[in-house]
Amino acid sequence: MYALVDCNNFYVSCERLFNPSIEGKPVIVLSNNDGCVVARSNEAKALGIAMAVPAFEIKDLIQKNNVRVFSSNYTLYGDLSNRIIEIIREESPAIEVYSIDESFVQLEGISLPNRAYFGYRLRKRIKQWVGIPVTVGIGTTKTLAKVANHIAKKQKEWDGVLDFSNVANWEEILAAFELEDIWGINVRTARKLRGIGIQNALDLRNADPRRIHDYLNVVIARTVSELQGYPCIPFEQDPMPKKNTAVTRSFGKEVKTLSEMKEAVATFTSRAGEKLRAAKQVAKEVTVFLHTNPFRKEAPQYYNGKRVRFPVPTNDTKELLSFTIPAIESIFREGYSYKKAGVMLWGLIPSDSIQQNIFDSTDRKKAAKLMSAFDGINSEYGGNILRFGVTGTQQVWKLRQMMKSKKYTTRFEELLNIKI
DNA sequence: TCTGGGGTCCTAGGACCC
DNA sequence: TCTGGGGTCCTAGGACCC
Repeated sequence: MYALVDCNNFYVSCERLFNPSIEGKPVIVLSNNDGCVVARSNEAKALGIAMAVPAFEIKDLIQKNNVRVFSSNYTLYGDLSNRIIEIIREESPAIEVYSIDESFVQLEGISLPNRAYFGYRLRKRIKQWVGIPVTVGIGTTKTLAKVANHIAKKQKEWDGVLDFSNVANWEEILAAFELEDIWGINVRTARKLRGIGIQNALDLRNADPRRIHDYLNVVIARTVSELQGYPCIPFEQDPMPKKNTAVTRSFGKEVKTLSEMKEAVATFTSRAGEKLRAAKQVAKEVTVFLHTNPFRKEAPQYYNGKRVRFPVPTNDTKELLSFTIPAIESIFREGYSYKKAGVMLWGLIPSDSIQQNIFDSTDRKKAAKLMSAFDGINSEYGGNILRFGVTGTQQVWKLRQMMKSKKYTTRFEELLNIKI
């Protein structure tokens, strides 16, 4: 048995926590660069604001309905997420953290009447201790727990907890469940399924997995089995180490010069190195890419990337930069307005299992000590007090974040002020 | 004027091996 | 006139997730 604990409109709920005046009002949170809608309050959903629409397309709607708009504040959301995970971990036999706002719980040893109680208790505790509302869906597979969660979110009568293994009219419920709302099924796949006569979740549950495998693929075939109650998707208590990692950004202001582009790529490289070192990993290869704005059809377009293999896997920022800077120089072309660039690292392995290269003459022990001091100082003094010179001082290309709330929980200077 | 960021898994096809 | 069989590994691209 699995439970899926999912925060309700997570980013919006985080914003409301320190700003109760927006309770009951339409609220949206935008993606990086204030581009698209990534979270909506129920009131905003009711206005017809869709997920992932560009903010500029709904400007009138926002103004007319006085929708409160926020830039994303990942420092705040990440911190609140950690607090919630801590509570779930304390209360549960086993937890798999699935995303910033979702965790699966394995309900080993919790019998039927106690499963819903487990859900209500967890929900109450998270609301009381952190202040974020969550919904709990329970089922015999992760996919069914997802289904249950989805229903409990939409139908208020469940009071935020639904044990799908304990409902009599499950066939009726699945028949009313849209294909697109099933975990792992997108509009494209849903269209294909309708093409072979499968209209809803009940039809899919009743399909033959082998036939689905032949018509579509093994991923959807597994979904069918999961809907039938046969677990196919493993529960992963210990997160698998990452295989790739990336740092990419759209620019707040389009970049036209090589010197600005180098600043940006150096900044992304530096951040990528920090991520590797924090995970105690090294990378075998790097890709650097840049491109113009594909939405500006009339402007000249250019997309390019360069992939380089390191002589020895590394997580040393100085060494990473010695590859990413020449790479960006080699693909940069004058005469274009660049919208986005990034650094992607491939072939991540544990930093203590590096295959040495007999032609390598670098003093890696010394370099590692330097990076460790670098990270230590930055973590103690906050932000990026120590930086590499190539990352620049102006950074005019930086993200647009016009409506960002404060780091209420992680910076003393940004604590909430209360007037009495 | 304005359109995010960071991942995973699967499959097909090419290159190469004995 | 005639040229095998059975593998693995790698990569790019597609599809999907939050």
